[in-house]
Amino acid sequence: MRTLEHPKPEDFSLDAVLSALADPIRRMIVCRLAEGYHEQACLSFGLPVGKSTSTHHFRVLREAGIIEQRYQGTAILNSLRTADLEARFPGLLPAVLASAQPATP
Amino acid sequence: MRTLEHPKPEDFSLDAVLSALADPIRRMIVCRLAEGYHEQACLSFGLPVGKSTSTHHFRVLREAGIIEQRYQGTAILNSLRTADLEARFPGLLPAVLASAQPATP
DNA sequence: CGGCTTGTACGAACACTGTCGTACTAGACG
DNA sequence: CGTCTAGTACGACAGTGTTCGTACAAGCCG
Repeated sequence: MRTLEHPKPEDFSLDAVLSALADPIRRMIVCRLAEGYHEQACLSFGLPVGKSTSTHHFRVLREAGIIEQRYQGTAILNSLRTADLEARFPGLLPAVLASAQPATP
Repeated sequence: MRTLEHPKPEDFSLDAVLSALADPIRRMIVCRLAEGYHEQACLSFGLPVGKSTSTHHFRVLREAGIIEQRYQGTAILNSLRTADLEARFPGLLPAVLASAQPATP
């Protein structure tokens, strides 16, 4: 079984987290996960980019500590590291999420 | 008297704000302003970069709506647009500020 | 086994960003 | 008026980030 490296909460860098969240496509991923799209394969998000680019964005999020990825067969299940983020940067993720969805009908 | 353009709160973009805050030097500026260094000239921040680079960073912050700049003679007085930011992206700036100062002895 | 799905690796192209130095402008001050 | 200070404009440069296509690997399923 392949494994993926994840940073520990004490190694999170504000720089990496803010840079990661500054990209619209990555915010799209984070918003989907926050809305309950947990445990979905990367490609099932229907992102407006190619496969390689998708891989790239998910890796950036993982290496910043924002998401957790684990293999299930050939697919990868993604979830938000809500608790770890809240412990390290309190209020940051909720604020971004709240601001990122101005059009919630 | 020279004037500087500032975006209106309804024109703030989360993208621009997060990108602006993702840079360490710009976070340094924002933290100083938050600590009460209001009304200080740009160059008096003692940033570890040249004059042109300093100008660049202050402009990025202004164009994202994070700071307000107004001329006083040849100098520029800077201040945080705390209220405007709070209205548009509630909780975002406080969260970043709190996370950006882990070493407050 | 052979094919299908899901994701990765790698290289290339391209744009953007941060940085600097130099030359310049606007205002203050003598 | 001359000089000083604070900042801007511009061009250049290196580094980085996003994107893609193609080729490849790892598991599932028939």
